[in-house]
Amino acid sequence: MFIEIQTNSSVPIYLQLAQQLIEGIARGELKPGNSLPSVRAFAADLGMNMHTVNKAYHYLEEKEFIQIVAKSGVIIQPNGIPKATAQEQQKLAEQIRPLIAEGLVLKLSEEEMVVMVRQLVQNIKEGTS
Amino acid sequence: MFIEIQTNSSVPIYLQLAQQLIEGIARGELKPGNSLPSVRAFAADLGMNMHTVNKAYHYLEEKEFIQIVAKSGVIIQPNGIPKATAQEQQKLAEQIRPLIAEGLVLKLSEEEMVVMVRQLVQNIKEGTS
DNA sequence: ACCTTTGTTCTACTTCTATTGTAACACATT
DNA sequence: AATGTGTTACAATAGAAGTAGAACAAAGGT
Repeated sequence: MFIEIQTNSSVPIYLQLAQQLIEGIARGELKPGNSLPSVRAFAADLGMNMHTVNKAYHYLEEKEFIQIVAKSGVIIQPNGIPKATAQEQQKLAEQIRPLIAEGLVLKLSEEEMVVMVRQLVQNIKEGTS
Repeated sequence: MFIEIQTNSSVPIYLQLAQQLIEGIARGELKPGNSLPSVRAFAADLGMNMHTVNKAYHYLEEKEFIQIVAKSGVIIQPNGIPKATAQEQQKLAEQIRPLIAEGLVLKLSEEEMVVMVRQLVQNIKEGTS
């Protein structure tokens, strides 16, 4: 699992880390039950503070993508991550909505945006940018 | 153009305003050349500060969706908003990407997400939630 | 039993964001 | 000339975000 952090990005470090871990899960590189590095080891590895990694972990725990076992370690949801509930899907849609609206203003057609989504799915699964 | 602001939302007021104006443009309710209220009038109307409206306007100006004519007023891009450049489309894709990745982790299929996007397009065009 | 490693917690500091407010300015429009 | 416009400046408050160091309690390995 290669992590690349852009220190000059407007996206906070902990979020970049969390998002890349999410992509790792989506890609199947991180499977249910797999353990993640300790906050200290990961932080040292990535050259960042322990709290930053910790924040990323808790972000993922809130989404129930991982389990943080106190004084033990962090693992990807061992029983597999359940399919999105209607509520989760709704929340996702709400987040995507303003971006779709912006696409419409920029005269992108529905089809073009569908293609964009399909392309993104492929890129994520392949781990390409 | 009805604006609804959720004061308890985590989305800042100025952004909510900007996003709703964007939807207004996407919906065709706000056409090229149409003028928008003055920062003072709009602020009074919406019960917010002048600077907050001003911030929303500048957010939209940065995206070149509107023109702010100093000492005169604010209008929707009079010559029409040009189609997204490759760069703009790329930027949009980058913003959508983490959300798609999250959808994948939540076991949403490519098709389900495509349906979600199509639904969003319709909702935006109809002005429904 | 001892030691290392683990996530947790507390405290702390700095920076940035968001929002509101007042006031004055320069220029269009009427 | 008066009004209305966005701009700018200065100010203040509240809160969140980001990063950081140190100590703590318990799990795990030896």
